Order: sequence, then C-alpha cells, then structure tokens
Amino acid sequence: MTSLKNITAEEIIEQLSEAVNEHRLKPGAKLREDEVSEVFGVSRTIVRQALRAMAFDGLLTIEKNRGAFVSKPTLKEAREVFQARALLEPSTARAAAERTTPADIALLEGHIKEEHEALDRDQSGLALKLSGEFHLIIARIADQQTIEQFLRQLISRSSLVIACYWKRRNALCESSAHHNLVEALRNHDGPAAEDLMKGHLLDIYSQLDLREYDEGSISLRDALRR
Amino acid sequence: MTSLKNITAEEIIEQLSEAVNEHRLKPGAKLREDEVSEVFGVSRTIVRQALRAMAFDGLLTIEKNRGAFVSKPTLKEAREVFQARALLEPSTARAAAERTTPADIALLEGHIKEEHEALDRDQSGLALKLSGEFHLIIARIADQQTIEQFLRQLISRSSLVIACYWKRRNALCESSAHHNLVEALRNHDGPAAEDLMKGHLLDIYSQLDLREYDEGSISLRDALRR
DNA sequence: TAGGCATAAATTGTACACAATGTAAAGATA
DNA sequence: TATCTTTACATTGTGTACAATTTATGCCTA
Repeated sequence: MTSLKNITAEEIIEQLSEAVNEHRLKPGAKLREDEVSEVFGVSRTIVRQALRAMAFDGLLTIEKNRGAFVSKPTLKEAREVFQARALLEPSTARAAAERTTPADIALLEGHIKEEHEALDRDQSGLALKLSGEFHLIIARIADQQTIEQFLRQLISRSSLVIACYWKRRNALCESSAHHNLVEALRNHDGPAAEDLMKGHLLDIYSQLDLREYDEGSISLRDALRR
Repeated sequence: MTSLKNITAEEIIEQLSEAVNEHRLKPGAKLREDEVSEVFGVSRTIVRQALRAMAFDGLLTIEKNRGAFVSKPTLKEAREVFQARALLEPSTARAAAERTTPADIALLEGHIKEEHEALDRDQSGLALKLSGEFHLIIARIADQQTIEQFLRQLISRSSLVIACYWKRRNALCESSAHHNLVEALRNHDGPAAEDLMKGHLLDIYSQLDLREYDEGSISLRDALRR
C-alpha cells in the first residue's frame, strides 16, 4: 500500500486519523508504539511525534506511562463539540456562499456522489468520513484557514462522538442536507446557506443520545447484582 | 525562580508562552534547542516536545532543519484570528453572563485591577497578557472547555498580531471595556455581555494597521532610495 | 573587490540504548 | 479459595550518540 521508504510522521497521522474517522479504530482502542512502528516500518521516535500530534487534535488521549488511546468523548465534550460547531459553521457557510465558484460546486457534488455510493455499499465508516470532509470543503471555500483548522479538529471529534453516542447503530441516515447546501452555495445565497447549516447541525445533534447516565461506582454495584 | 529539579515540558511551554504573550520574545525570534535546554537544564528531548506543542498552538513556526521561530502572522492570518474570535467570544460572553457567580466577579475585578497597575507601571507586555487572560476567564465561566482551548490559541496569536500590526507602538490604551463587561456579567445580562464583547473585539481590531502592503522585492528597492 | 566554490562549524533530525513505570503472572499465607 | 506480595515481563519516557542539513568561513578566481 504505502511505499516502504521514508514514511513521515505526517503520513502516519494521515492514515491513523483516517482510520479513526472511519471508525476502523474505535474509541478506547490502544495504539502501542512498537506496534505502530512495526506496521509503518519506522522508529518509535517518529511514531511518538505522530501520536502526540493526534493528541493535540483530541483524537487520541495520552496517559502518562500508559500509552495512547483513541479518545472517548464525555457527554460534556460531546455537547461542547457541537456547540462550537454551531458557532463556527453557519457563518462560515454564509461566507462561502459569497465566494463559491463553479469548480467548487463540481467538487462538492462529486463528494456527495461518493457519499451516496459509500452508503449504498454499506460502508458507513467511509460515508461518515466523506460527510465530514464535505463540511471542511465549505470552510476552504470560505477561505478561512484558521476556522478550517478548528473545524478539522471538531469534525474528527464529532466522529468520535457519533461512535459513542449515535442512537441507531447501523443506520447512518441518508439526508438531502448536503444537497440543499450546495444549491444555496450555487445561488450565492448566504443567508440560506447559513440557515441550512444551522439546521443540519441541529439535525445531527438530535440524533445523538446525550442523556445523562450514572457513571459512579455506586451504580456499578447495582449493575452487577441481578 | 523555578526549582532546578525535574522541569517538565509543560513548565517550559508555560514560561515560553508567557514570554511570547508579554512580547519579551518577539515575532521572528529564534529558539535554539541547545540554548533552551541549557536555560532550563533539561535535555533536548524535552525541549523539542515543548517547541512542537507551541507550534501546534501557532505560537511558534517550525521550519524543517532550520529550527523554531516565534510566528509572524501574515495579514490574512491576523484578520482570520479576529474573525474567529468574533464568532466565538460574543456568544460565549452571553453564556457566561447566565452562570456568573460572585466569586467569578471578584476574580475578574482583581484581574482588571492588575491590568491597571501594570499599565501605570508602563509594563505594557504584562498588561497585554493579563488582558488576554481576562477573555479566557470568561470562557471558563461559561464552562466551555472546548471553546476555551480554541480561544487560548486565538488570544496568543492575537498577541503576536498586536506585536506586528499595532498602530501606535507604545500606547496600549486604557479602556473601560473590561469593566463594562464585568457589569453585564454581574447583572446576568447576557445580551448586553454579547454586544459589549462584539464591540470590544471590533475596537481592538480597528486599532490594528491591517492595510495591504507590498512585500515584493520591488518595493524594497524603493524603500532604500530616499 | 565581488562572486562563487569548497570546506568547516553549528544546528536540527533520527535511531537506539537504557531507565522508569505499569501490568500480568506466580507464589505464599490465611 | 481468596487476597496480598513478590517477581518477571511488557511498555512508555528520556538522554545521548550519530546522521543529515543548514549556515558560516575562508579561499580562489575573474
């Protein structure tokens, strides 16, 4: 797959991040340094760089002397991720609408097509990754690199949130939200794009099961006695 | 100052970040690994961890094989930083207003007092750092850790922007913006807090000199002939 | 003297060895 | 048998040596 020479830390980050975003690596999974270094054929030094970088993005959690694990967002973090997205993305969509070019439209439509194909093949992980990329492209169209970087983190974390809190496990629903957004962008209709994005995020949020539950050790005792 | 034993990467990050935020380390300054490791009495391994972490926050820029430099924001980055803050901070201030406790008010007022004292002593770097922390405290009051982390980055970068693009060099103006914000928080007046924050950010932004300028070698020739 | 080339010095990048820590297994004691 | 202790193993953390690269220096030539 990857040519065996000179794998950089960035390439490892890329591949591991993709695996997390596609739910091939699930929250809680441990990434042993030796294992990763063998897989990619590099020294632990490079692997450590990659793991630390991913920890900065919130994808991994590094526990001292214990190792790197795919992050498990808490309920609070899950809510915060979508609250932050709700602040950043609608305005960004509006800004994008005012700058969208025909080439951008073509790119977005190609992306939507790939999403549909992935869903048809029951590759829900791939579809989820593509769906996240769709949001990133909008930030790129808006030509907002700073916001794009924050969104990259937030969207990756959203993938973790979905892995942990999605209501109906195997049903990643097909919606026309992305299609409608592209229409608004094509028409350079900023306010519409903003509203659609706002609604789209609320829609995703509403499909998460973010009810409180007991995490305390007291309920553990109860759970074990049946 | 710091006890000489077991300095961690986090402590180095803390101290170097503070130096950048207070403009003791200016944009473009180089941080040699050997030098830093001698100053803190640790090995290069630890220093590299710290430098990389700061690069993730945008405080430093690491150029391959050349080293770590305090970042110089471009005009575009400067604008983006304040555009991002404009999206995040007003809403956060409103949320904070609804949760502010008397203890929070006391903390904020103490902070403002320190700011004034620093300005009176012409410690503009210190005043700037304190001013940034004020904004962070509001995010903390709002109990939004995710946004707080983004803001931490944005505020540090704002410090770099101010170092590069502030109109009147030695005049960091005393304003009542922070005081007015505290009043809104004390009254649990969310909408007022939101508006005040919006205006405050615009105010800072307007004091930056973000006009386009020629960076090409052509204008250099002109600049030298007088 | 200015420019370019070769060499030497300084600095960063990487691999690896060893130390520190955590984890699992085996044994002892009640 | 259950629990605690001890021991061995596995894994991460850090310092250091060396390689790769950049930067500075001196020399040569036109």
